Amino acid sequence: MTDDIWRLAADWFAENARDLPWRRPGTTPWGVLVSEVMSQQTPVKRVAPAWEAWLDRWPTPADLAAEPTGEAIRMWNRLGYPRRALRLHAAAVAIATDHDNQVPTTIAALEALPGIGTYTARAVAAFAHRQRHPVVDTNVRRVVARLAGRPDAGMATTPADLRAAEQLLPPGEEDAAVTSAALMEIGALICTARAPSCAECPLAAVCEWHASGEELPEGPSRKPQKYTGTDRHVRGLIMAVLREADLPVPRVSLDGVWHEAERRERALAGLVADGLVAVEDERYRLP
DNA sequence: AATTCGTGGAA
DNA sequence: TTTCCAAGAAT
Repeated sequence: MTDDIWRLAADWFAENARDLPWRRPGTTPWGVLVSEVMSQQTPVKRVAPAWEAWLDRWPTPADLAAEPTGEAIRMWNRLGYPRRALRLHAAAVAIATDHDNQVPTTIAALEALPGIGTYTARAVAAFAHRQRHPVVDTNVRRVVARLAGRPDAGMATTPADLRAAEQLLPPGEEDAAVTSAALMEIGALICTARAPSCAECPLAAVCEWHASGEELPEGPSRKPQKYTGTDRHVRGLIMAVLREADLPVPRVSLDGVWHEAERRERALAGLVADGLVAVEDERYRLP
C-alpha cells in the first residue's frame, strides 16, 4: 500500500504542477537556492516575479557577492524578513569564495551556508542536484500527518518528520526528487491547512485522516502572532523608508514611522545590530 | 524549546 | 474588520 503512494503523488504532479519560473528547464542550482530562500514563509505567488528580477540581475552567486549588502536588501523589496536577503548575500559570498562559485551538493555544505537550514538544504540537494533526500516543509509535514490520521503536524520539523517523509520516497534519486516536489504541491494546492480539497486529492484513497472524517481542530494551529505595534512592525516601517531613500537620511526622517520613541529606538538599534541599517555621520542608510 | 523575525492576501 | 498563515532559520 505505502509502496505506491509516491506514484500517486508523482503522477498527479505530472498533470497538475504549477508553472513556477524556477521549474522551467535551464534553471541553475543557484536559481533553485534563491527560490527556496525567497519562499521561506513567503507565498510562492509573491515570490515568482521577485525571483525573475533577482536572477536577471544576479545570474550567479559571484554577481551578487560583488554588490554591497544594501543592494540585496533593496532588491528584496517587500518579500518580508529582510534578514533573509542579508543571509542570501552572505551565502553568495561563501559560494563564490569557498566553492568556486558553484552551489554545494552535500547537505552538510549546504547547511553551513547562512540562511540555509534543514529544509532548504534538502530542497536544494533534491531539486537542483536531483538527489534523494526527505524534503520536509510545512506542506509535507501536514500531508504526512494526515496520511497517518492526524489533522496537522507539530510546530517544528523533527527528525521523526524527516524519517516519516523518507519512508514515502521511492529508491530512485530522480523519482524521489519528483515525489518530494509532488508532496509539497499537494500540500500547497489540495491538502491545505484550512480548507482541504480531499475530493481532488490523489492520496485520498490511502489517507487515514480522510477515512476518519477529515476533522479539523477548532482554534488556530499556531499561537496567534500579534503584529501591529510590535518591534517587527516598526522595523518594517523603518526599512520601507530606507529602501526608498536614495541618500542617507537623518534621524528625524525616521521619527514619523511610529509615535512611540522608545519602540522606534529599539527597532532601529536592532536593525543596526542585525546589519540591515548602516549609520554614517548621524545619518541612516542601507549598508 | 520557545521567540523573534515582514508582508500581504484570503476567509 | 480581524484573524490566520504562507516552500523556515537562528538563537
